[in-house]
Amino acid sequence: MQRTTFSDMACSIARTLDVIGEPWSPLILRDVWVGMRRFDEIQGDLGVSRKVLTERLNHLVDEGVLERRPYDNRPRFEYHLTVKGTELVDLLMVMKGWGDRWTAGEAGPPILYRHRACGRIADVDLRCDHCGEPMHAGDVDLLPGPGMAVVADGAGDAAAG
Amino acid sequence: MQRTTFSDMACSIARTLDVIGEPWSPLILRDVWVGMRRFDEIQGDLGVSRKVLTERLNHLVDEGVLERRPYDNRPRFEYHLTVKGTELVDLLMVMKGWGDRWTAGEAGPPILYRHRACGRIADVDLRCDHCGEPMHAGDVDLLPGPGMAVVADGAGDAAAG
DNA sequence: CAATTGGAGTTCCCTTACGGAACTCCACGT
DNA sequence: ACGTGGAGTTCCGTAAGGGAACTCCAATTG
Repeated sequence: MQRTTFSDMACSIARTLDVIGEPWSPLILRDVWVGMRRFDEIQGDLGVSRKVLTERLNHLVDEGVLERRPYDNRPRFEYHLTVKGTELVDLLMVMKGWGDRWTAGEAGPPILYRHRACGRIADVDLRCDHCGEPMHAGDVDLLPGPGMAVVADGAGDAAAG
Repeated sequence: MQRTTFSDMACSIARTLDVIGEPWSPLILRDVWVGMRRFDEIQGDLGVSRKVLTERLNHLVDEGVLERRPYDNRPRFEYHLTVKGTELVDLLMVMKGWGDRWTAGEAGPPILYRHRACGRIADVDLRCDHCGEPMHAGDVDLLPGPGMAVVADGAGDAAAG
């Protein structure tokens, strides 16, 4: 679809979207996270076309989010999360929380998280990594950071992340 | 591109993606969040085609993420975040954090958050909403929830969020 | 040893979605 | 009466997605 690339924007949100923003990518990440590691397994689970799955997996491997690992001494491969990819799962957990609150309806959440540290059914909450207090949309001011100027060339792309 | 809808999957991640998963939608949300409220303003900032911007704004309004508000006693409209939309910004904040860590490079973050409660430059951290301890990809077990069975019809779509 | 199986993609065709530029509509302002 | 500016619409060409069939290749199976 002749998609515009976001990678030249001075915005970490846009750059993150360049990594996992394409259709199906977050769901592929989810599948790998929960233990589906093989092409046909993921394809069957999601129903995504094989062509697109190939493209997405390659992209995620190129970006260092997934690692392609041979198994079985045959041309067989499994996909595993890298550290970079594992940190992306934070995003999925927040999506899960929002989706539970706003789209699950009467039926309730399809999936529950049990926090191993405390043993309870729980969801993630966003907190300030300095003071530990809640930190959401209305709790922050945005300031230009060091990476702001570098890409700023007047071309119509603002940054807020 | 004949995109498959995710809304019938028993997965809150998939459902969330049906709301803001389309190309440009997260960046539109970001723009509205930081105070860009008008069509031409957002269009100019992102460089998205007017057609797509129209579609996305309508979709976000339909989903209750944005509110379309007339101003100036003329056919002029502004877009504002609803509560539902404001909570989606959590997602953007997590994206910003990941993008800063993994894509910003030498230059550093283009944007910084100052947490109003403590006055410090900070980022969000994911914590358990019960015990307050860190809660990331490896810290949880997944259990089926009440909303799991409802949509389960054997069609190849698993759920993990 | 030939045939089959099964994972992991490729290839091909068709449809849909995106980009970009031009065009429309309409309530002012001058 | 004419021009302006915001907010879309329309149109066309290109590229991305869906789906099914096809390929490749190392084991098994017969």
